[in-house]
Amino acid sequence: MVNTRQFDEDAVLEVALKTFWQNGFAATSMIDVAEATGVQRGSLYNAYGDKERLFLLTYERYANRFLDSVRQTLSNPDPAIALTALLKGVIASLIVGAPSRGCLTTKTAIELPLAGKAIEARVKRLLEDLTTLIRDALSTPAARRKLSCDPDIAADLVVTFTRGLAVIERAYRNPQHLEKIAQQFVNVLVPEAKRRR
Amino acid sequence: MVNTRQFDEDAVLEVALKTFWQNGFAATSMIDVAEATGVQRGSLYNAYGDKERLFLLTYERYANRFLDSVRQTLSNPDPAIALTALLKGVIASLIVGAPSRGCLTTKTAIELPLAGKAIEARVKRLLEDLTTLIRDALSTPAARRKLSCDPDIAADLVVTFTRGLAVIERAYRNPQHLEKIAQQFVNVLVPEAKRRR
DNA sequence: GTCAAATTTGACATAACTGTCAATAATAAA
DNA sequence: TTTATTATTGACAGTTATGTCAAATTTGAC
Repeated sequence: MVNTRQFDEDAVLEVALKTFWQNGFAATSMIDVAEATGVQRGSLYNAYGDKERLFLLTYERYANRFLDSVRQTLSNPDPAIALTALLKGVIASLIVGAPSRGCLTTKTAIELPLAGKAIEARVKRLLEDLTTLIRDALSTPAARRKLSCDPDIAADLVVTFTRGLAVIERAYRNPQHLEKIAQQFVNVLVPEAKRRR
Repeated sequence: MVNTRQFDEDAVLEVALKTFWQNGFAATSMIDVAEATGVQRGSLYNAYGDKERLFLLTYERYANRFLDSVRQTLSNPDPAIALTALLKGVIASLIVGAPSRGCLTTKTAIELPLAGKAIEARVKRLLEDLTTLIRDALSTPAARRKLSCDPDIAADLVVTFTRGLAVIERAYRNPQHLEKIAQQFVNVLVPEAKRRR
């Protein structure tokens, strides 16, 4: 390489992620990203081709980070504890920033199919990975005994519920409300009667 | 009134609703609405002022229709039957049109707060009305006996879950998957053990 | 039929956005 | 230090959008 990039690529992708996360893919312009990062629009096009490719690059960071966080929260063998930690983590992710940014995956999913095939495939993959993580975590014999349904089913329900939380967050902007319904959801999935088995 | 509107206002609002429903508030232009309805853009501005007011007018139709449908599905005193019917109705609403349009409320909620205060308030009201309808339907003694949680809690969970369904619909576009997880959700809320009480 | 008031129409002003490109600047490697 | 290659910069073309407005048209009421 003869001349090197004059901006800190890591820092720029980080700021670009926050920008997309805040306003969503469609509502974020390259001008927004350029202003937020301090990098000229032309440089962004030179480095990343177009808005979609830049988005996919920033989403990659977001997705990996999110799944890592989920993996950690699911480490406890008790499904009630694991699911509570998972949902707390998801809610924490929904309400970061001031004003809070909500869920980038959900924002992007809702923009489908307008956002295009590549983005659609990427979002789908994240949801599938999330489902797999949860299903695996709930598939131990100890977890099965405490759940009110099969782990496969529970995983689908939890994923769907997290998407619901993301929507409710946008409408009400009330972290306590989110925490409350999340806890109640765990109580239904892991009923009191089965907790001590 | 000296000169009357030359277009069928009811038909225009109906088509405008479908247009907003398909692409969401932000991604729908007045040009889109004008082309879909066959009414000139200038006439739309003359009649409705601006895009936001036109949207709110069409959303009103959508919301009333949606809540009427929910009311009907919840009429059965058995909570498992009522909730199954409710979720089937919601899913039916998500997948109407070709290609399916998803959920206008969820699309709009996800666009908040960019869509503005008036739209935010309207969406919130629909969610509150929906919650109230479900809570009331589940608050009978017969229903309470069969539910795995309090009616208030169940209502919040169901509303959140329907929002999740709307997101999952966008990502997977698989009505059967939606039906499956919806039924499983009902099974968790109304456990087999309590069905025959 | 006339008229007053509303609607329709098409043009206009303004703004924002995406992507491209030629000219300029920068730099790793020889 | 030179050079080949890449990055940066700012202008440009093309597109799309919102909202406004004056002129033309329409029509219910008298």
